[in-house]
Amino acid sequence: MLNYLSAGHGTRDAARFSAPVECSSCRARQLCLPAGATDHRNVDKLVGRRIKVSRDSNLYKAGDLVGNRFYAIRYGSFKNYRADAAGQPRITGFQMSAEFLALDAIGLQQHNCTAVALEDSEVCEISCGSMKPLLPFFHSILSKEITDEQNVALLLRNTRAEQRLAAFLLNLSWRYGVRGFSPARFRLAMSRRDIADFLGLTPESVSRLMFQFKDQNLINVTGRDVTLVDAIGLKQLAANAGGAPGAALDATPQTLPLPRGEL
Amino acid sequence: MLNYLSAGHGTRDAARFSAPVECSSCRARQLCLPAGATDHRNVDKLVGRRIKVSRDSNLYKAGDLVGNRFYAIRYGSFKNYRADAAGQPRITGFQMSAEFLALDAIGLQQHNCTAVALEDSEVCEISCGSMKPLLPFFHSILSKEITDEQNVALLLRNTRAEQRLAAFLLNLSWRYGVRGFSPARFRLAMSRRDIADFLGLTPESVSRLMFQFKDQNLINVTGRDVTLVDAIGLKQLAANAGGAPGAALDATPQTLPLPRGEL
DNA sequence: CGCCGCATTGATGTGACTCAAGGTGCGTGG
DNA sequence: CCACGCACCTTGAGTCACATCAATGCGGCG
Repeated sequence: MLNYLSAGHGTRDAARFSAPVECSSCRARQLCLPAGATDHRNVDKLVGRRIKVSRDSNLYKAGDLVGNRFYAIRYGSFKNYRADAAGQPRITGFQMSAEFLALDAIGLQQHNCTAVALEDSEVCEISCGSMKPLLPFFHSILSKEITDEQNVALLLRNTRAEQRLAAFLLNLSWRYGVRGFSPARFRLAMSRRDIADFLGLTPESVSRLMFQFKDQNLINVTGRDVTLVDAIGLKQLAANAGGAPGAALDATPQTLPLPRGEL
Repeated sequence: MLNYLSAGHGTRDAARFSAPVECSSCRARQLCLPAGATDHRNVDKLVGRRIKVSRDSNLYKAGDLVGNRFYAIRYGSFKNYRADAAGQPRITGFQMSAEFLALDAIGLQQHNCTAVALEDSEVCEISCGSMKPLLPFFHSILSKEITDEQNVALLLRNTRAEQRLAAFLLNLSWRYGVRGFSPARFRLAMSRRDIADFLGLTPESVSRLMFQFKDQNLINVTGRDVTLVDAIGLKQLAANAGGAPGAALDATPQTLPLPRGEL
């Protein structure tokens, strides 16, 4: 059980609860929910219970009842998948600490996607009701989530596989950096297959591209360990809409600050 | 001015205000904001002013100040575009009556995308503050918007151009149907180019596919007038992940009720 | 040791983009 | 009223990126 790389086949449902911790003492404090909130009285009332989710386990499955709750990740990381038009599960995104799960299910009776831990993780359960004192903040994270999803969709319209992978790596780098980890060296929590599925490519293409980037001295890779050697070069690659279709339009050139938030 | 087909080059900023109308007497009432709300006192307090937006005009542009407001479309339709990684504007979606604009900008200082009317339209301005009495509903539409964007991303991962266009047509059909228009016959509000841009294809491909569908007796097309002849066939096409990559994964087969909400 | 899943690598096919040219409908101006 | 111009749309031939198929290497686990 628990292969070196893995997550995928035979997920389990395990979920253990852990002792309550106050938000104010949480490592993810600066990035997570009430990032700007100075009123700590409200902050610590937000969180219901904490839930440990071991690697390859589901936090929730498509079809599970929602119950007006969502989750903030304390540590660890998740992949999120749901059925595509053909009924096949496809990865819709990866989430890491201080990011949220199930924001897309708030108005719903039951979840329409499944969240699987990529490593041993822990999440905080938050009831929407408890967000009342922080409504503007709550709304902004919902809104931001919409933007993030739009960014994913934009990425996928960038036909070229190169750009997708480059943007993906840059996005991860950015997110690690913000969390205090090295933005230049990190370990991928997900398999090539997961990456490929998320980017709408094949694992073979991802593999080849990784080595292409390596040959171009943009990155270093061995297995899941990635080092960004030339982030600027990567950015140029991600931006070069090379063979991408569309492109023209009205043209009100705006610059996107590049990867922001979850992918 | 105002060519037969158009929207695209030389958009304007015109915006006229019109006399207040009560939500309770609005044509879009059943689909729009407080769909289920029985308490009409709250309903009519939601809307600030109404804004007429003529064809090819912007409701807002990327960079405009937000001001804690969003919009519900009373009649007409819009396209929404923003800069991709290369700084080129790309269409992120189309919106029609009883759908919302600027939900992605709620926490922000300024808009990061531009909304252009595809035909003469009118929108209702809604301040987030006024949503207090309808918070659960408000949250559900935000949440639903996230889901819709995920659906777009899913669609775009379905590599095959056939499926993208089929799904797009079905989605439009569904949305027209829900609004009391014929789901089988409708007129596209957007150009081939807009469709192509949105779907990550080229106008040529869209054109060819339209005729391919016609040859297969799935639809009828002349210009922008579309008739769905064999919706079931189209659905099968949209679902047949034929040459799409990925596909496998853990497999917890779930069926997606197909097109729901905005694309 | 042998199995299995993941990752890599190569050979081949094809879908969709590219480039280029021609058709069509509407608006404009003579 | 007709001719022209301009988008938009269509259609065709050639090319290339990525998927597909297939085989091998590698590491962990039973």
